[in-house]
Order: sequence, then C-alpha cells, then structure tokens
Amino acid sequence: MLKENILFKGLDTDRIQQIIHTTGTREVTYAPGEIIMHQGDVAQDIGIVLQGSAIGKKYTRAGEEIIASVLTENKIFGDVLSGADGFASPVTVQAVTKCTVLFINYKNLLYSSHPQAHKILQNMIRNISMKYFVQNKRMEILMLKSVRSKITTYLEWQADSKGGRSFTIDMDRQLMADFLGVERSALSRELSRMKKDGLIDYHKNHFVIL
Amino acid sequence: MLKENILFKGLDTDRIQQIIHTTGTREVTYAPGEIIMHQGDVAQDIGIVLQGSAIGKKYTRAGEEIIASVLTENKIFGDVLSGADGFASPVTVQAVTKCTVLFINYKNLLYSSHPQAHKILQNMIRNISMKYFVQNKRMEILMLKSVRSKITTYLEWQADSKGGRSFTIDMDRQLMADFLGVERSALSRELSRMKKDGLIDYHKNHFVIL
DNA sequence: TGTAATTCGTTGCCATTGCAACGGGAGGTT
DNA sequence: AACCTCCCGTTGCAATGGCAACGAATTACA
Repeated sequence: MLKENILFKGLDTDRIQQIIHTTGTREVTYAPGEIIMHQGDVAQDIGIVLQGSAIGKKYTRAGEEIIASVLTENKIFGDVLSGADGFASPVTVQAVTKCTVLFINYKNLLYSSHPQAHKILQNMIRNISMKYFVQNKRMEILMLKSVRSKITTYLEWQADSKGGRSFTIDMDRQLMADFLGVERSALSRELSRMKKDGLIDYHKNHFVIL
Repeated sequence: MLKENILFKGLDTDRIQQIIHTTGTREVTYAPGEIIMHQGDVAQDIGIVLQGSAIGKKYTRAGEEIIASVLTENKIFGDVLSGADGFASPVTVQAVTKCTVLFINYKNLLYSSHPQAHKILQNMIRNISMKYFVQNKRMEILMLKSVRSKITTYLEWQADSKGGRSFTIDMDRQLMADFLGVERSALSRELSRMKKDGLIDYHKNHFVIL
C-alpha cells in the first residue's frame, strides 16, 4: 500500500521497509473522535493514514469551525509542518472513524544516510509544491470581489483540470460556498442568475459551461 | 553572498562553489523591464537574484495586474515551480532594474550525488513550507467577511510575529488593502473607525493595538 | 524653496451580498 | 406509505463595502 503513497512513489517495497525500520517510525491507533494533532502543536512527524479516515479542521477567531482537509487512507499530513521546522500547526487533526496512523520522524529521515531518502525528499517537495499551487489558485479566487467572477474563475479552472466543459465537482453547495468564500444562498442566487443569462447549466454538482 | 541565501544556508563557500560548478548553472543579465519568466512557462530552474531587483506579477481574468512578490538581491524564485514538476508558472517575473540572475537546474540538483544536495533539498523544503504557511494565513484572512475582522486578524498576526503590540508593517495602504482583499478607501475608513472606537492607534504604517 | 507627485483620509452613492427564514425535493428509515 | 433529514433554491431586508471623486499631507525632485 505504501508503494502507492505519494511520499514513497518510485521506491520498491524493500527500500520502503528498510527506511521505515531504520528511521524509527511508530504506529498509533485512535478511536473515532480522538484528537491526533492539536492546533498549535509543533510536530516533527509526518503522519500517514493506514486505516480509517480523519479530518483536519481549524477554528477562526470568531470560533467557527472550518474543515481544511479530509484525510482518507494513504493520505499524509504534517509534512508541511515538519518541513517548516518550528511552526505551530494551523489545524487540529481528528479521527473520524477508528484510525491507524504511521508516524515518520522527519529529522531522522533528513539525517538518514539512505540514498533513498533523497527520493523521498524529492517526493515531499513535489507534494508540498503542488499543495502550494492549489492554495494559490484558491487565493486568486478569494481575492476576486464579485460572486460571479469567483464562480466563473472556479468553473473554468475545473473545466481546465478535468478537460471538458461538462464536469462534476466533488463538493456540495456548502463546501463550494466555503471554498469561494461566499454565502451558500448568495452562491445559489448567482448560479441561477448565470443559468438564466445562458452562461452555464447545472444540476446539483454537475456543471456545463456554455 | 550565496552563503546567506536561504537555499545554501548551512553550507560553506567551498561546497557551494562545488555544487554550482557541477550542476551546470547559468548566469543571465536582464535589462530593466525585460521579462525573466512568463506566466504559463513550465520552468525547471531555480533563479537567484544576484544583482538588481525584479517583481513577480500576475494577471487576473479581468486583466488587472497583481504584484505577487518583490524579488530583491539574494531572493529566489521558481523553487516551488520546479518542485511541483510540470506546473505552469502562475506569475510573470520581470526585471525592475538591471538585473543578474543565477539559474540552477533543479533536475541536476536532484540527481547530483553530492552529499550536500541533501542539505539543499532540506532548505528548499523549509522555504516552500514557510511560504505555504504565509499563504495559508493570508487565506484565512481573505475568507473573513467583514473588513474589521480582516484588519483585526491581520494586526494580531503581525503583533505575534513581531513580538509586541506596537509595530511597523512593511506595506503601504494600497499593498495592505490588496493583501486583505479590500478596497483601499474601505480599509482607511474602517481603520479610522477602529481608532475612534479606541481599539487601535496608528500613523501611516505604524500600528499600536490597545 | 517651489512644484510635482505620491500617499492617505473622507465622504456620498448604491449595487452587491450577507443574513435569516421558508419551502420543496430527493433519499433514507421504520 | 408516512416520516424524517439533508440539501438546495428563493426571497426580503438591511448594511457592508466597492467605486469614484476630492482634498490634505508628506515626500521627492529640481
């Protein structure tokens, strides 16, 4: 399973085994609802979800909860945090189902003399960089002022990445509204206006750009 | 000078020389206004500004220009882009003054057998991760709905990172407004309201949280 | 020192959008 | 089938904030 993990891509099973055994990993199982990492923690470990699922959430100053990421099997977390070295975690990671996590110590990985560690660092750079760009795209959208421009930019982005003018997104209205930084009702209102204007067609989370 | 570069921190001059000579770097000088990298380019090189200064800018769908970063001496660019491997550059990099740039090929760096390359990758990870978090903080602010909450969150963040309730920021009003994703006039209006309400005091770009 | 240019604060106007409340429809459960 | 729950669309209201225009203040420059 780890062979498919974004962190170990390009390595064969033996090498992965080797690295896991020599860098001092640990495996922890959490009950549903249990906190895996607290907002504010300064972690040095990269976590890999082996079984179950978890979410990364964050609380604003106003106290409202925001779901920052959904961690399913074989997803990793804490990589950017470990990489930044000394930053406080902006999110709380909480088990949704019963959940087993493999922790790899980043420092040990860094100072291991494995020639394979190089490959892992490369994978880590690629992963963090890609996260950076996704965030960057979202920022570009959040900076826009009107709801319509946000929707347009978002939909064209989705069309580009899914390779067609007819596509299904993997968010419901509420998540989409959160992503665009607008009210759900305002989003619905503007979507129906755009449909009336003949710009788009949609049903639920399937969209067509006309 | 490169010893102080974020990419080479922790390495001594000899090692840096060695790496530069064996990984095939190239040095290019640009005239003021000349384009160093185009939006949409797929680059594999990390650029280091040796002399002069440049800016990274980006154009929205609406055609307005956004300054994404200011590149002074010894700053690097293209690191996230190289790291992501295959992504198109979201920004155009343009020389402001006459400008000399050292390009390092990322692939060569990856496949170099230098033990020092490891250290550079670590530095690169730290740099990209930190950029990620700064972006993350900005996103958190951009998602807020009222101008006042944006200002409050921003100022407390600055107070935290500068270690005091009285501090100077390195942006003028226009840049600050862009950063918060609001109109300059709306920002000024809300700032003066907050002063009247006794929450803050300020003059130009110096702020005090009361 | 005089002039130009840049930056910032202020204000009026009003479109946009947040907010709240409601209703309908789809899907799941007993 | 009846009921419940979740998700989405709709709408009225109020006000936030974008936009534009202007003036004051500070700086730059000659």
